[in-house]
Amino acid sequence: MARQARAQIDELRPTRDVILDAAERLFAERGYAGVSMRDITAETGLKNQASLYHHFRNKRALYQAVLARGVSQITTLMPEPARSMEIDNNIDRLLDYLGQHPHLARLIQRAALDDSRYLGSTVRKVLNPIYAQGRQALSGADAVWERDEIPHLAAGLYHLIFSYFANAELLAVFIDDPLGPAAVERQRRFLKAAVALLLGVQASAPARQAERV
Amino acid sequence: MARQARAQIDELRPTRDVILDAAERLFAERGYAGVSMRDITAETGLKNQASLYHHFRNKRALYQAVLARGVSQITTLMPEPARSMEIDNNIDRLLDYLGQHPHLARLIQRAALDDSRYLGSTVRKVLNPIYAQGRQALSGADAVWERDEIPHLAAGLYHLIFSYFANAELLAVFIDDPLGPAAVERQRRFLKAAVALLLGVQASAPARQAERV
Amino acid sequence: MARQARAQIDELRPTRDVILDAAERLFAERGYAGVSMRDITAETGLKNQASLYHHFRNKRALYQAVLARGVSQITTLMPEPARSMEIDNNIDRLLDYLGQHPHLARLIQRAALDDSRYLGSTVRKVLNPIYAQGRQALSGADAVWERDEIPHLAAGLYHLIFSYFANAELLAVFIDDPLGPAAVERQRRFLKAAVALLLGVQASAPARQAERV
Amino acid sequence: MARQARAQIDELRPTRDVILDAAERLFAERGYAGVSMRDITAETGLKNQASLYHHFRNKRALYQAVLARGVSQITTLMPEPARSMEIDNNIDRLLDYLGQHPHLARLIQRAALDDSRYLGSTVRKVLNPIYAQGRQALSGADAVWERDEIPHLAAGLYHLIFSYFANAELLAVFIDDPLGPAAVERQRRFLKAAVALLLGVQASAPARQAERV
DNA sequence: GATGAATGAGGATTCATTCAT
DNA sequence: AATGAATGAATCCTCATTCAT
Repeated sequence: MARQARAQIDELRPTRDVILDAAERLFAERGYAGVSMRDITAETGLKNQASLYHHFRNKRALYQAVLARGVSQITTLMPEPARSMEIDNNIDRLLDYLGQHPHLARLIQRAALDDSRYLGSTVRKVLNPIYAQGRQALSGADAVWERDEIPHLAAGLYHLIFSYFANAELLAVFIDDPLGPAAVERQRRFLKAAVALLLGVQASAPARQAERV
Repeated sequence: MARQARAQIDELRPTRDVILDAAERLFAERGYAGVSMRDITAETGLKNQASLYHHFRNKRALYQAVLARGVSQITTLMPEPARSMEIDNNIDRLLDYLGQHPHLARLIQRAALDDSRYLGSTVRKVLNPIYAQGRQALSGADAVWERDEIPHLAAGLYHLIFSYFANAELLAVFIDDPLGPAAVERQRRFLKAAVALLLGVQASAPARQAERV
Repeated sequence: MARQARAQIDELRPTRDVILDAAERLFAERGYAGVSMRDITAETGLKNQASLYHHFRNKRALYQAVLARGVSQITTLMPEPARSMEIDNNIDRLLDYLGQHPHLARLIQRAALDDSRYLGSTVRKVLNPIYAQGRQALSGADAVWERDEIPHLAAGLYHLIFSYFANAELLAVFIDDPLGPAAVERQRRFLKAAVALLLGVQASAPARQAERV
Repeated sequence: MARQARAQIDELRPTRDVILDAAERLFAERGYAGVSMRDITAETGLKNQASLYHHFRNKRALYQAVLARGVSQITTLMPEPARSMEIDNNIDRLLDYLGQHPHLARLIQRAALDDSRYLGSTVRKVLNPIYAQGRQALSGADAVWERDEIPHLAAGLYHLIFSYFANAELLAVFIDDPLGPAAVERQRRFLKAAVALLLGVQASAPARQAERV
């Protein structure tokens, strides 16, 4: 993942946003407990941790703000009902975005793991929209799946999409440069085909056969 | 998820294993940085943190031991090449195990996220077998997929299987009691069907149609 | 103790006085070190600590202003030489005032404790008048006491009067509602009798005997 | 007040006691909020604040331990019922002790001020014995006082005795070296006479008259 | 093999204060 | 006159680790 330039305070961006950016990167990389307010301060370019507290009541509040922003960015990418015609569009949009912001996938996957038992259900509140939207989008998939399987399908698709980016670093073991354009393109191809198969959209299969020839 | 009894030192198990058990639970729940040696000491029933150092050189070493043990438990569950006949067996074995040790899925997903940049490639070393085995198992799936898509497929299947358990708590939002027997059974049904679709195993589809009637 | 309404900035009182009021209450309750500028800001109704510095150079200066004002209120209550006739008047005036401003007694007792070693002799300077006035008032008590005992007597009377109010909360253990009218009246009776005994004013004793009948 | 030598860790005293001693001195001098764990560490001779937490759960717990110890030292000095014959003994014992440990008087007076509203009623619990014992000791004083005045008398005597030492530094303004032997002796004389007057013990008055001649 | 004690470094958070607006 | 923002230093407390017993 390309190391983004350290956010500079002297830019014209509001300090609050600079903090959010820095915190987002760090929380995504090391998780809530793995990041100290000192780390965030340094990454921000601010000179003193006290400044953070001027903008966020405490570490938890900062984390939640980061999460809320990150999640809202994601949810706006998947607003449309998944009519077969538009599914590919949704996937395209998601992949485009996650390909460029892979740390967001990490951030969210971490949040999902930390939920409830550890960080309290505030995380759940903020992650709900993502799952919920996916589930709703699949409400018409009962050609292939039984009604009570739909939620499992929704979860599955969600994981299929996000985990690739969240675990990209690790996948480098057998996928060359997983976040590079070639690999992302391959993942896009794979994903579209996989979704088509899972949703029983016949049109795709022949298309793929054609492609292969 | 059934709350396992806190590991007691006074049991007959070797202290080293008691520590590993306690640490595994905690690391799975809160991640490496979210767990302190004191936490582990308490969960273990030992009275002093110094005791831990008698069995493990330091926190990192303990973590790696936990990880290695957890991963080896998983890898022994997926040893067989995925000939169509045996895929269902592999899935069954995995689901049976993960359904009873869902924190293992969390532990491993956390380790994947923490890799490289944060915890050093030791994690990678220990997680490699899981991905690798999956990839090899799919070496025959080129009826549906191009060769360069196979690794993406392997990763996808892996995520499909593990993420359900890793994120079970969160899924409770729209899946009732995700770790209860009913939900796990549904997930099993879904997974087998999904895998069949993805691997192009026609046999399954009719079977499902039959089931539905 | 009647909970005074929180000082509001939007009143017509000069901000400086509003700050002094708020600070007085807080310093009395928690002592110099136990109160932060932020606390005072909040109690005042101001929105930013910086505002305080517009009216007082720093925390110390604010504290001293509070103290000076509080002490001057007290000293004006005890100006008259303690001729036997007027002692009761002095006590009455003091008790009336302290009964309604018990936190002043606390403020001053705290200041006395914090003196010199901790907060510098500024406190001493401001508290001197109180002791001094008392001592002078007793210059005629040499019917009962030797000359070198007079200062001890002065200190004793002073403590007798102030400590009741300063420690009122604690006295609630065996005095019912120590700041309520009934208890204050009893304290008044007790004090007058005690002072009469200590100053050797015979007149009072019979008076008390009469009262008791 | 004679500056006691800084407690040294390398003495044979248990560390816990060394900490209590250091904390007692500091809390007495500057109050709960005015003392930092760092201060206490330094005064103790320990090299690191973390060591304090090995012996006391937190600052509050340390403070309460200090208080409990200090109060118990005081209460063992005033155990006997105040029969006229023995009052002087009680006073003597108290004065002897407080004369040598004047900071104990400060510590307790501070605790009384900080009670309830600020530090929680734990302080009250620990201070209760002092007041209570005094009150009980006076149960026979109804020759001079009405029954409902006895508690006020008890409080008064208590304040009379303790405040002298608590405020000794300040009294230096008009009492020369208030903690020196001469002044303490004068205070003893004064106190005994005052108590005799307040308790209506006639024997003392003539004795004093004789003394004066 | 287990524990009590100690410690340097670092954790989050608050302190009093200043400056520009 | 009031405020938002920033900051150095300090707050309490916990971290992982070591050593002697």
